[in-house]
Amino acid sequence: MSKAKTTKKARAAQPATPVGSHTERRDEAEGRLLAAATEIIARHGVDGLTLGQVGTAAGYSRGLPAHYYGNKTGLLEAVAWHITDGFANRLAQTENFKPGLEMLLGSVANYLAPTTSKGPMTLQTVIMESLTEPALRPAVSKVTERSVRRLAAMVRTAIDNGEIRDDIDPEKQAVLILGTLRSLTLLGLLNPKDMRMDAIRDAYVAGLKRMLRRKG
Amino acid sequence: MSKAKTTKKARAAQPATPVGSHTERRDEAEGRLLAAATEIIARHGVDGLTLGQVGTAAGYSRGLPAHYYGNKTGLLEAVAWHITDGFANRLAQTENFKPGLEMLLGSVANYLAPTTSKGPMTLQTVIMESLTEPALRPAVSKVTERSVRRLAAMVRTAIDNGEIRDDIDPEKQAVLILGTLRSLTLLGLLNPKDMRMDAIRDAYVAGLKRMLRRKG
Amino acid sequence: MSKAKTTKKARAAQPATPVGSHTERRDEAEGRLLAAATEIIARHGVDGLTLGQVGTAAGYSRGLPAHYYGNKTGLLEAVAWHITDGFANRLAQTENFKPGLEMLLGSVANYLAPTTSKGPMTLQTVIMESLTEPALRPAVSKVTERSVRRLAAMVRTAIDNGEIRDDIDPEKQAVLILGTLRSLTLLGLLNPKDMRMDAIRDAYVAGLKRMLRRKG
Amino acid sequence: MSKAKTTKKARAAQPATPVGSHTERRDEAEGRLLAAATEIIARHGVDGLTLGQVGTAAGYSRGLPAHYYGNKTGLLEAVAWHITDGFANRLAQTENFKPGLEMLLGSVANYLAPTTSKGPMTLQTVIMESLTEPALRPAVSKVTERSVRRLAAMVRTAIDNGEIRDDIDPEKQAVLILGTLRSLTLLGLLNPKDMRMDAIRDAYVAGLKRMLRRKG
DNA sequence: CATGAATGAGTATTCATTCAT
DNA sequence: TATGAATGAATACTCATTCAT
Repeated sequence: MSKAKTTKKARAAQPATPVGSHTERRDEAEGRLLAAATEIIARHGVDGLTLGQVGTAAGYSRGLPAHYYGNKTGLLEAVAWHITDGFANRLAQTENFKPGLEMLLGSVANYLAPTTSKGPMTLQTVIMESLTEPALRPAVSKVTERSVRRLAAMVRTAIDNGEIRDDIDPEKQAVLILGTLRSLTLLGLLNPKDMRMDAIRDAYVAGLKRMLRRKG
Repeated sequence: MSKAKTTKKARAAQPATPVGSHTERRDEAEGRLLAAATEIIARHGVDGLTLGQVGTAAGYSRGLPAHYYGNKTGLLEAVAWHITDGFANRLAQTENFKPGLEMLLGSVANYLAPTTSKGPMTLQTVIMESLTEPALRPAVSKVTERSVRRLAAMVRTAIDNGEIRDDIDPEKQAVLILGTLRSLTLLGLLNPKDMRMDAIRDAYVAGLKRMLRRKG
Repeated sequence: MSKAKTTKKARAAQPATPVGSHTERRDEAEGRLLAAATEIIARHGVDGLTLGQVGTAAGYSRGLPAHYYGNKTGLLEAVAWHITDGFANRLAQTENFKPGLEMLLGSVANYLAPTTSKGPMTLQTVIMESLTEPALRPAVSKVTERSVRRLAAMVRTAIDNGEIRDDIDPEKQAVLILGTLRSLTLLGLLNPKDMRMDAIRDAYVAGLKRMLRRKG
Repeated sequence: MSKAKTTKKARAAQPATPVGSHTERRDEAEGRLLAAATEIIARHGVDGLTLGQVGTAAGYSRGLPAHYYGNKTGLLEAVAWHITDGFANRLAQTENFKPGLEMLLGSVANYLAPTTSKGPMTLQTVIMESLTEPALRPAVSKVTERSVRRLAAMVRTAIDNGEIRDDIDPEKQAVLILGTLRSLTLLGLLNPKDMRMDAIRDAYVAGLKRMLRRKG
């Protein structure tokens, strides 16, 4: 697929005037490349991604991505790690929240808030690709684990704070929350008009709160 | 991707001894073809699917899929509709449950029960593909809508039965449930060992019950 | 290597107007393709051979060789077999000789006679390539074995005829003869002017005769 | 070919701690580079050799070979001359033999003795490559001429000694002998198990002796 | 002297697609 | 109706080569 589609013209970015030491240039180039790849994957999917396209879109030559990452899988791995690492993980934007339940609910709301970042979409796509490309598994697993761990910690704090029921398993709950967040993101991408995602988001937060609530 | 992977041997099925009228043969062939395609997509993804492979795996010639469906997108559309129509939607296996909350929770448990069917996997894959292939949208949307409608009906019945809170919006709740079900399926496919999906499933059902519970 | 050399223009043969049944067309095409490949290998070596070039030179599309033989190694194997099988093995052109010593010496002289056939050169080249490409080994081994067997039979007949010494091991002698024939062919290709190959050929035949001669 | 083969890891040698004057370091580096190239050609063929690999295997940077030799052909030329010059030609290991027939037969036996040196293999490969790469011709010709000259001298001495027939042409005979030696080496590399090369070697030496023998 | 960043040309390979049988 | 021959476009990947540090 995606082969016979449109002629990809991959509008080149600024031609990246070479400056700085070898290391600087390398870092600069990697950053641009990964950003371009993230963008393209979000728009055209993994199979709609072309190594040449990535290089061109980043303002470099067609051959550079292969030169750096060896092959397409290598690039995808790098993208996955990049999203995990450098990319401002939305669950991490929690500076303004009080640790515990507030931070948990705030993070969830944040995650579901509309955004222009291509990260979530790309992540979804790479996750799906990992089903068929075993080499991507480690990177993908790590992203998931990290997110689960982060959410679980919030749940645990909320329990410790006495804000939510204490018969909840933080890890399992974190998995459920992450799963829901991801699938809602996907639904939002699929069906932008018919479903009002904001209403659904509110319903989710409300339900979550209710479910976590202490008995009394 | 998925191109340079394994030597595709597409073990041919029984060579399809021609019997019956033209129409019968055609139907028989279409059925085989679509089943083969479903299987292959589940294993290798949409891009790992080749027309020739589908024909061979179904016990026919390399050229038959193109002959029937014109092109690859045509085949994929057919697959999507096939899944929508014939695929034993697990949410539909509700014969044994009492309408209302019991049926809702039973359906959820059913959906999450381990299965060997390739349907869920293929469905996930086709859904993702529809992000980049507009032609698949209608079929994909229909599956989602149908599932949401079915779940919403159960929620509504449960409300009418007085089994759950009445301040719940059946539609939104249905979307949330479906999303969670799908994402848990995906997690199960991704991470078969580390997470005990059965425990998570139980946690989900328990939490769902709690969230829906009437106040008093 | 051979990459940066000359722009390969692979002058296309007659564009192969499609006629005949599927089988006929296929056979015709295979024949043309293998002939073209043989020619090209002789001239540019295995690495100077391009799949596209072969297709074009044979009067077909660039993609046909890969379509038939899967990959370059597959094509080379086919070439090796083709040379062995169909290609008029020069050792076999023995119709006019009396079985035994005469046929042996005649075959040797034949083999060393100047020729326009690209077979010997191509064979040498493919043999060398097999050192690095294990997949070619079986085909290459078979060619050698067949030639050795044929020569050994002649030696044996000559012994039975009482024309040559009977303490000669036919197999080993055949290996030696074949080796010398091949290396003289190679030398002839390498050094066309300085060494008078015809004189060397005569010297070889004379020496061989002397070595085989019965004591008395 | 040989491109898609194994992941080239080119195990780097000791990182070459810089010592000595510029000239010394240059010589040291050249020696390492050529040795590495010889090794690689023997194993992967000329086309399986990459400049980067040579540099790395020699313990230097990827770019050094190009820095020294300008381009790949330049490196190959240097390798060819290196083999010609420094490579311990097995025909030259004659210290222990009496000049004449004994030395001739001894040299032949030496040449055919099993060895672990990569020299012969590389030599064969470079000879073949010279068929398509004219720049390699001079170096290749020189090896051949030198070997022929050396063998011819031995033959001549044997004639002068009255050890062998005097109607033998030393030059032509030398060409025949060298050709046989080379082709037997090649056969040995190709077919290490099935043919007992030692027996064939003995048969060759015996036959050679018989052929050279004076009439009486 | 030596490294390594970056380019870009070249080729194998895969397949959807068309068309004759 | 069904097969399979043949095309040709598209892309991953490799590396020699150039050039700045």
